[in-house]
Amino acid sequence: MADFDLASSFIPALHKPASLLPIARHREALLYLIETYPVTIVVGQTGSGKTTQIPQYLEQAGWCADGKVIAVTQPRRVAATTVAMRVADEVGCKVGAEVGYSIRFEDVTSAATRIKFLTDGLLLREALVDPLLSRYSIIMVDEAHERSLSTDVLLGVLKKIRRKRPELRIIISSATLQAEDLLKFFMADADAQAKPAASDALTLDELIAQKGGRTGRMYPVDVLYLESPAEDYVEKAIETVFDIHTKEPDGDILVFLTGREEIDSAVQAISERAANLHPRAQQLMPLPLYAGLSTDQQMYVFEEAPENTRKVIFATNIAEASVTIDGIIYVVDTGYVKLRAYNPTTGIETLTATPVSKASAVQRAGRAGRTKPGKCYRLYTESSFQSLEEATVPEIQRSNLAPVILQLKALGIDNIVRFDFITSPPAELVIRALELLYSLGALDDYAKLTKPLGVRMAELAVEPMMAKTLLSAPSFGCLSEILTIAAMTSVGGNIWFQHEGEKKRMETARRKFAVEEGDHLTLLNVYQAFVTKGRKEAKFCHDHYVNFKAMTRAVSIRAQLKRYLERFGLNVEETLSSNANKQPLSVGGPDKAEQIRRCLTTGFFAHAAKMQPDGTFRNVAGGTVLHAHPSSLMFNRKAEWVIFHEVMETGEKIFIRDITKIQKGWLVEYAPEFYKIQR
DNA sequence: GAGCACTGC
Repeated sequence: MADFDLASSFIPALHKPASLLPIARHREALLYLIETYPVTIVVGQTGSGKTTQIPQYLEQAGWCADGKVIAVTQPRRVAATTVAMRVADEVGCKVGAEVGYSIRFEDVTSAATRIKFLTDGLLLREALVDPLLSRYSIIMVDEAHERSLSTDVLLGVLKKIRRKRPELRIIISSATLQAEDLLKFFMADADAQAKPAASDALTLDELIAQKGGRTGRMYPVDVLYLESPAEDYVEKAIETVFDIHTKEPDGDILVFLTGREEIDSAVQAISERAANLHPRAQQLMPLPLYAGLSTDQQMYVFEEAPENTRKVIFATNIAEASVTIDGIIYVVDTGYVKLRAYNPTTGIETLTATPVSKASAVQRAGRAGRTKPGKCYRLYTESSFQSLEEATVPEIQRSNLAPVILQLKALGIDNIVRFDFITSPPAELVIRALELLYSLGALDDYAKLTKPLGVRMAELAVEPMMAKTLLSAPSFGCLSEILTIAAMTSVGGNIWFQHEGEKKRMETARRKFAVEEGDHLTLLNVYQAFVTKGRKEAKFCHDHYVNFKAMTRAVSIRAQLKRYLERFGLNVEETLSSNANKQPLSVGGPDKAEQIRRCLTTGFFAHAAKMQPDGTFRNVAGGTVLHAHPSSLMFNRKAEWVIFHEVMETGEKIFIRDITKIQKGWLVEYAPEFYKIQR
């Protein structure tokens, strides 16, 4: 993955003799705690060495006897791979030998592996096969304070496993602000009632405080507030950047904004206004940083600025935890972040700019103190800061829970309401998810996983609606095509490349793949052209304005999904070769196209809409106005009934993406109960 | 004729 290159830029920050790391002084105490207590909570900042050192101490202390393995989970792929490389380097082995990592599509471990870094999502998958995670003597959950969906599910599952495996040791690592919740969660264990609750888990920070130690490796950061609120935080941020530039000593600036639009306009404003700086004065170099940029574009932020130039990086939340840039002395925090939330009543996701939490603001400020003492300019008042939420609402309380519940059911956890979540999801989210899973046929009348449909849906690494579509495909004779469509819709990120100022040509290129029936068949067309005419090469992508990274990922996902299906005993008859010599417009003839559209309806019937004379759509209930996203072929085409992959509300409008024409009658044909209930 | 923060299997 390209993200990988990005990560290599911040490895040097971790390179510090292991003996100098703050954690080294606590080695014996740590080993004692872990030996004595089933759960240990470690509080420490990035750079304390907890992630790299603790697994090595444990391995040396004999926790890998009898071939057992130490697992260390990370919320992100990049972290799992880079930390594994760092530790392998320290141990003096090759990655994949005693120290390895495992992430989706990449298993770099062997029979010799004793310390294994992996994403928390992947460890949950392992639990499907080995419910007690019995090959691990120790499981360390890193960055638990981030409270990602899979971290939360994993913590609940681990608490359950603990009761059946008293010898298992669990280590949770977290930032200070959230450590207490984690402590309470593991202390309030019914199983521990015989022991004094307080001894069931201990935090390291108390211990370190007693010894006068400091877990983090941070320099002090001066925090400054506005005296009165800013009207336009983007404009205020730009002004603040110029203030810093003209009044403060050398050092790069990091500005937190919410999205691409704001960032692009801020970068442009800085370029324009910087022209007024004295030609011999220090110059300003504005740089954007957000996930939608290509790897090459992202790499600029790590390069040293030219002489007599100060870098100012305008970034989304990607710079809060995922990407670390050295040399930042000044942070400008606008106090907002775009957060996703799921409305269980409408089933629509929203993406809106929201005030950050205190924990986020603290984390952002900390980005200024990695190299030397820094300053953080909060573009809000101190009293606004005081009224912020302590922590960001965990994902589990604001997500579509259908995938989570399907996964829990597959892990044998039937009573979702009584499952011990570290933070319980709202009942409405759980009910909505159960209803969807029931309507898809994954759950029966008793909310039990159906066999084989529900069980198989849980195993497929795609969301439930697409999983259902995939498993319906054999009966429509279009499994090969649906496999491709499932892979293409789950790549995440744009299939089409965004060239600066070449929109027209991109549109023309895109139209060459367009299929009358809609976006899904168009995606199928692009994929087929890529693997046949394009021979999976970058040149084809460049010529056709297609994103090579996304296409490569689609190839991997497709292969993985195909392996799952074959494991179920479903035969995937590849139809690709028969199309190889045809023009891209062919997707196997009109009959095949109809079978594909029917098949999609079996999974996406809940995502149906009807076009209005004005070109907008209404949902089936009729109350919600939906707009075709401009990236869809249906943006300016006529249709009657359609199904869509995704719906999201941004700003004033609700957009639907990946849209395909269907016939109204198919809805009732494939989801009779669902449409009975609706009326 | 307008635009999706971030992450994961």
